[in-house]
Order: sequence, then C-alpha cells, then structure tokens
Amino acid sequence: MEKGYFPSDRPALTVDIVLFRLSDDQLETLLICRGKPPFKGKWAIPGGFVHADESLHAAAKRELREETGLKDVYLEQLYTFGDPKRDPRGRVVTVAYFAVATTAETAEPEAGDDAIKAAWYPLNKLPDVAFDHKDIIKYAHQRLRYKLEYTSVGFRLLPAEFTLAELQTAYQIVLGEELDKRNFRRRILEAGIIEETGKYRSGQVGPRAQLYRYRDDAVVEAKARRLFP
Amino acid sequence: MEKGYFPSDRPALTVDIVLFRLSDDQLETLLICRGKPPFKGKWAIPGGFVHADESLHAAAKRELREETGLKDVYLEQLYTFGDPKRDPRGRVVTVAYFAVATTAETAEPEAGDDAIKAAWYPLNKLPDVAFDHKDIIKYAHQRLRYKLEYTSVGFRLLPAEFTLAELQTAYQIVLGEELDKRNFRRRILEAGIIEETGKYRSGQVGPRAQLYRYRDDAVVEAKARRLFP
DNA sequence: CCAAAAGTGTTTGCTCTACACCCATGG
DNA sequence: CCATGGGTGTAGAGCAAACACTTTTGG
Repeated sequence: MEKGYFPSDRPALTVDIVLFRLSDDQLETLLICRGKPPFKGKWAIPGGFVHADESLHAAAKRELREETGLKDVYLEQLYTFGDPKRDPRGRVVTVAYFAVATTAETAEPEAGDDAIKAAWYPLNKLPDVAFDHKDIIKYAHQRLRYKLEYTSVGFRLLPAEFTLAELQTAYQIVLGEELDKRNFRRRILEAGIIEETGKYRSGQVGPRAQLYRYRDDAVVEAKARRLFP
Repeated sequence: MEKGYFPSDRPALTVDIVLFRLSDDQLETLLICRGKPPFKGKWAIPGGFVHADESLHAAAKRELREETGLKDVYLEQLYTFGDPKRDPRGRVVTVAYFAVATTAETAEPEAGDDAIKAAWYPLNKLPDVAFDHKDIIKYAHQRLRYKLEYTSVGFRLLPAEFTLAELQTAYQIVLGEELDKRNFRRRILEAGIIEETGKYRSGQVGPRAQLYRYRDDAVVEAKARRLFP
C-alpha cells in the first residue's frame, strides 16, 4: 500500500455514534459500559476503530450493529473531534455520528454482542462518560434539535404509524417547549408530509385518534429565514 | 505511545481547505498545483497531513499558512471524507475545512512557500481537480451559501470598512440572486450588526457613500424557520 | 354519566415584498 | 450640466400566533 508517501506517526481513527430515542417524556441516548481500558467500567457512546477498507459511514453502521443489533437507523455524520489529548492512549481522532431510532426498535436492550452492557440515559441525567463524549453528546443534541426544526428527521423517532398527539409530544420533548395544538396540526397537515392511514387507535378513554404515516416521497426542507432577504 | 491497543492498518489523516474570496463579480477558490504524485501537475485544494501533536483545526490553520501565507482567516470544519478509494496511494481520510478571506488579504498570490504554484479560480470555471476535491468544493460552496443566510460569515468576505452597496453586491454574488436595495438596507441596519464609521468614500462619479464596519460584539444568528412552529 | 383526549376556525398583528424618485457629487 | 449611483418610505399581501369549545369514547 504505502510507498514512502505517508507519515508513519499517523493518528488512529475511530467512529463514535450518539444514538437517540424517545422515552415517554424524555430524550435518551445509548451508553455502553467499557469493558477494556482506558476508562474501563465507565460509560461511553458506542464506537470503534475504522477498518482499512470501509468508508466512515460503513464503519459507523457496523459499530452500531455490533454493539446494539440495530440496522437501518437514521445515521448522519456530525463532526470530527481531534484534540491531541482526547484519548489517554495516544492520538485518536474520532468521526462522530448521530443516529435516531424508534423506541420500538430499541425495546430489547443490548441486542448486540452479548458481552456488551448497554443502557439508555436521559440527556439531562447523564452519568460521567469517558473521553470527550460529553461534548460529543451535547453537540449531537444541539444538532438534533436544530435539524428537527427544518427537516423531517423527527419522524425517525416515531414508529411508522402515529397519532398527531404523539407527533406533537415528540416535538415538544426534543424542542423543550409547548406547542399550540391547532397551529401544529394545521401546519403539519398543510405541509403535506404525512398522510392518513385510515386506521384509528383507541386509548384508555376518550375518542379514537386517527393514525398517520410519514410520506417518504415528500421532500421537505424548510428554508432558513434569511438574515437579509 | 502504543501498547497494543491500536490497529496497525490505520488510515492516514489529512486536512484540506476550501478557501473562498470574492472577485469583482464572482466567488473564487484557491487551488494549488500539485508538485508531487499522485495527480502531479493537477490542481487541488490546499491541505496536508495532520501532525501527531496538533489538533485538526491547528493543522488546517498551519497548512493554510504554509501554502498561502494567510493567518487569521475564518476557518470552520466542513465534513470528513473517508471513501476508501478516494486516494490512489491507499487509505487517506481527510477532514475538510472551509475558509473565507478578503480580496485584499489575498491580493499577492502564493505568499507561502515559494515553490508553491497557486491560482484563484471562479467557482463556475473550475479546472479538473485531483482526488474528490470537486465534491469537497461543491459541498463547501453549498455550506457558504447556507451560512450566509443565517450567520454573519459574509462579512469575512469584505474589508473592515465597506459601503452598503458593496455588502449587497457580496450577498448577491454568493447567493446568486438580485436583492432589493431598500429592503436589504433596512434589514441589515435594523439587525444592528453594522455601524457607521462616520467616514465616506468617493467613487468616480456620484455622491459619496457612507462607510460601515461590522460590529463584532453583535451576536447574530438568525433562527431557522421552523417546519412546525 | 363522567373523565379524558380528539378534533376544529377565526381574528389580529406582524413581517415580507414590491416598487420609484430625488439629490449629491465629480468630471 | 449631466451621468452615475446613494439614499429614502409606503401600501398590500401573506404568514404566524393566540385563543376555547364540542364531541367521542371507555369505564
């Protein structure tokens, strides 16, 4: 492979993934208990070294599958963290990804390699985490909130069929603020990004709620409000 | 440094920088003529290997200084490109940055290492470029346009003192559309991110134009228009 | 029958957009 | 004096925000 082109003291390269899901009233992220030093026994976000012949996206996908059993979740590159001191072992640069899954997909924890101890933590009750993973999680949370406002990534938090109340609750949890029911419903219906399934769901009490599904043919990206239009 | 922790077949890591400036009526990017294989004699964006003990940001800054002589330009991480086949030498992952400079700062080309041949190309008249640098430039351009709409990065394209007409022209060039003069002036003045210098500039003909300066104490970030507020 | 949640319109204020003329200046 | 470009305000349309009651259902 090499022909004297490359420096020999190259950094090691990892991918790390911040995986989000929605609990009843909180946004949660998956943490893995580290089985090896450094930070043995501490919590960390899932991740690992990039193999020689795989793309970064593929590496993130593979690590996620190995450590959680999940496939086909939403996955997007976040930022690359390369502080020389971020890993006590030496120089390790990590390409961070953020991922979004539904609560149903993530119902049975640690579906990945059996030896792996994993747990979901609400974002405002994180334990001490290894490396600079706290920064990474914070950054990912900010990005999720941001993308929720102008893309349709929010639907990845919900199952395929959902009620408008559930959708609104999901938005409220991530954005951290109350939304007006009538305005919310009007906007989202007018945007044309969801459609009726024709089915209904009954709760404990009260009338039945119409079920909707996300229209993945809808290309939706809100334009940013310009500073100077 | 290592203790058997790390894989030995780790990828090499570079930084590459897309540097923008404004010519009279175009957005331009700096290209370097490669003196070594691979792609010897072809154009490429400035960049190089990350040293063992420097952060990614520092590496980008250093490469930019070495290859252009520029310091203190706006520099922001863009995206990390890691396709296994993007470099014919073997596995090279690159952390791309984008940078913005004023035309004045970049007036004397190739102020860096003397051996380096550099040139500015308008974005719509790029030559063939090495590696996947065309993708990187495209991505950076998109990001610049985008950030111009909701941050104050646009001021980095202009000298410290500028007229409103110059500012509007800069916006029009990057956004690729005409803006209404009265609306533009009103908005930007109401936003409070520039202030009068009290000085004036005379052109060849016509009245003198007031000079403004950017208020760097102004924290300006427009909120995105929500999909579902 | 009662508690809980679903569903539904209108008004008001604000923001965005479109648009045209006068005047100062340098040559 | 004239060509060039700087500077200025208003009216109309569309969008966003605030707001409360009726209906359905399961227990």
